[in-house]
Amino acid sequence: MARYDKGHRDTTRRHILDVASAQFRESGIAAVGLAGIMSAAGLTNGAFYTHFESKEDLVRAVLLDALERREQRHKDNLKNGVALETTIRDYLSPRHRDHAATGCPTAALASEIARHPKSTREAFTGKMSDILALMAAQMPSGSAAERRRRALSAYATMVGALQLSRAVSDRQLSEEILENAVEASLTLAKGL
Amino acid sequence: MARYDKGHRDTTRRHILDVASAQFRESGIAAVGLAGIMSAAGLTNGAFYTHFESKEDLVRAVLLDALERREQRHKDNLKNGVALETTIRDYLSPRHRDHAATGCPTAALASEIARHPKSTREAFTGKMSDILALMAAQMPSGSAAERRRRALSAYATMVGALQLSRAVSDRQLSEEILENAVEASLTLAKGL
DNA sequence: TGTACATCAGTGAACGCGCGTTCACTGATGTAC
DNA sequence: TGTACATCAGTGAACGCGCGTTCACTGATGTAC
Repeated sequence: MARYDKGHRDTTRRHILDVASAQFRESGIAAVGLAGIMSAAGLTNGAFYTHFESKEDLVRAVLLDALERREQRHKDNLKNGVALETTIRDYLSPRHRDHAATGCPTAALASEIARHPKSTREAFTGKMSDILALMAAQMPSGSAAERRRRALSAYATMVGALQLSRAVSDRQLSEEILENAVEASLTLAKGL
Repeated sequence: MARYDKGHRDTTRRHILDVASAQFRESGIAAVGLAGIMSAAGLTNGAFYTHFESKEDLVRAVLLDALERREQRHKDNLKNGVALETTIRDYLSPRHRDHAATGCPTAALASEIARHPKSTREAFTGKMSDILALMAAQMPSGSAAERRRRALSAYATMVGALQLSRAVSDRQLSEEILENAVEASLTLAKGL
């Protein structure tokens, strides 16, 4: 037995990544400090730099990881024949609105990502494109180009609506935004 | 003549508000410091608190002001008979994408607003509702309820698409998002 | 008319605090000879 | 087999810096008597 089990390092890195991923989506990247992440992960300050080069390196890793997980979910949905409508209704649900920490990183962080270095934006762009391609495959009809257009439209609507539903202080308006966006997204996806 | 002209105080407050408004939309609220705002406004640190109670007070004032200005623009558009399509095309233009500092505060700050205190979210919600009502009035057809639904849908799509176009590192994809969202927003506004 | 005080808008230094990052060190294990 | 050294995954204190906020003070003007 080593002082640390084989694979301990990878487990620790994963753990830091998970904690950071949740905190970033919950509170925003700029508002979350490394000390808070590390102590929530049960480690001390200094250990951070044996796993990541910098905060920006962590941000990139978090985005790649969180988007990959969502991509995997889309793949599962596709394989299991989950209806597009279910995907959309889940995305635009009060549950998703109220649990940003485990939700879509695009909706939680898009405006912040826009202000990060190119390397971070590139990491985001690549994974987001993959998700877009999977959404296009889930579209009910149309040529490849049409499916892509519909996926893009529906995605923009879903991301925008989820954010508005979170920003608004009026519960009723928040729900109206979500419900209305379900219909709008379905309309765009079906391509009337 | 007083040491400061009559109305000097109001002018100074306006100036701080304008500087903060631009900086918040450009860099995000959390990433902008009061010292930077005040020095950009040509004043020293301490003067801030003769105009605002706290940073949060400034955030509220900025949101109210920036949204009021956009509301005024919508009113002018309505009075001057500017076509809905023009409003949408301006919103989803590369120009708007590349000038966040003078652009829509909702697209720039929505996800951050969601994490601010209730009083701030209430300020946002009230003004956003007014803008929504004006957008509804600009819809080309339908009952009052239909117009409202269309305005909500189009607004969510526009906000989401503008953010995505800013976050993405690929120029071509960014333009594709904007152009596609113009069609989607028009479709939703016309209510097919 | 002269003088004492109040007011206004702002200065600029300082407060405590948390930030991202660095670094000397630890202590258990693995490896070389 | 024994010992010297290397490695690994961390610890925890410290670095300089900027944050939001406070406060004693300034200096020009207005006001009271």
